[in-house]
Amino acid sequence: MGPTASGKSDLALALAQHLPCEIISVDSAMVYRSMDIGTAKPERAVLESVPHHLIDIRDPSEPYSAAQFRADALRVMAGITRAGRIPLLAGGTGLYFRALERGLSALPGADPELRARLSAEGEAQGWAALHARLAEVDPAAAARIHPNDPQRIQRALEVYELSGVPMSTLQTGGDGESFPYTPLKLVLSPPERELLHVRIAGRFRRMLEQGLVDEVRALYERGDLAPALPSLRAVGYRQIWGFLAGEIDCDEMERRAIIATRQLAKRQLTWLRAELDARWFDSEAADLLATVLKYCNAATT
RNA sequence: GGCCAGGUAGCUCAGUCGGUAGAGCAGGGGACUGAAAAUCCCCGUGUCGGCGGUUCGAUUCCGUCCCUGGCCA
Repeated sequence: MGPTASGKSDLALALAQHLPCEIISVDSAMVYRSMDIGTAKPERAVLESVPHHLIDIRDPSEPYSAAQFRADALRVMAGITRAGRIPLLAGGTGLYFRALERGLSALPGADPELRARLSAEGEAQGWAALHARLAEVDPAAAARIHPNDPQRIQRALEVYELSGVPMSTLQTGGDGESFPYTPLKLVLSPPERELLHVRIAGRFRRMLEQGLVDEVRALYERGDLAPALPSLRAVGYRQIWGFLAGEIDCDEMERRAIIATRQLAKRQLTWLRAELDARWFDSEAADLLATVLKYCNAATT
């Protein structure tokens, strides 16, 4: 686990070359095909040299979800384990890690038509009105969800309308399904935030040099994709979409993309600090791989 | 050199009819159950350009100097 631009993918690859591991991506953006440069997806040769899973499993037009991730990850982990190998989960999506380990309540899935209707209502009436409606059918959920949080208000109303039961009574803390593994949690991060910021800016500029704008342009020109899709809300893609749409100039796009990446990294670190049983490693350490290998060996014997 | 407009938080600016000032952005902390690279919540003391003057009291009024931009020469 680690914030964006901390070097997770490289470390995971190195570990997989020294241990009998297969890599499972825990990344909500790498699941999308043809989104390669901006998601810092490993090169094709790398993907073929060491088994990688849950990368390139969706078209950008198809939303993915934490629940889908959990099901996919458990299935893949079972296969790897059956083959006598070790699943190495590598990524920075905190919700996915949590959903995998703790499970999710048995809630109805997303309903695109219902969401569209609720979004329209929220826009027309104001989200405060929908929050008030939620307070009538599910006071507990309304108390937990801030009136300014449209996404969660929408989700809570969606669950209620689909199931007829308040979301808060369905959220029992997990799905009861066990997580039949003992995870060894490693966090990779630079020691100083400032250093992470420098790496983020440098990496985004490199992505631009590698043709990220053209990658997004290809998506833009498909004609069937909308900027509200989860795939296109990803950091970098969203700002470049705005640039291609003529809303901002190139400098502003670059500025905003780097800012958005820093903010993403900050949120990721908040998730990571909550992982109390994780061991942190300095991403800048010269003997990083040896240190991590030593820790893994000691922890598993 | 002259005239004009500015110099207030890291940035862009508002404001104080004289009682030492506040927004947005950035940044920091937090939340997080089928969108999560998402969506939200909380956090604002800074010689109010420098130095003088008037005043009980000046960031605010006056003088002067410095800096930036524009126009004129």
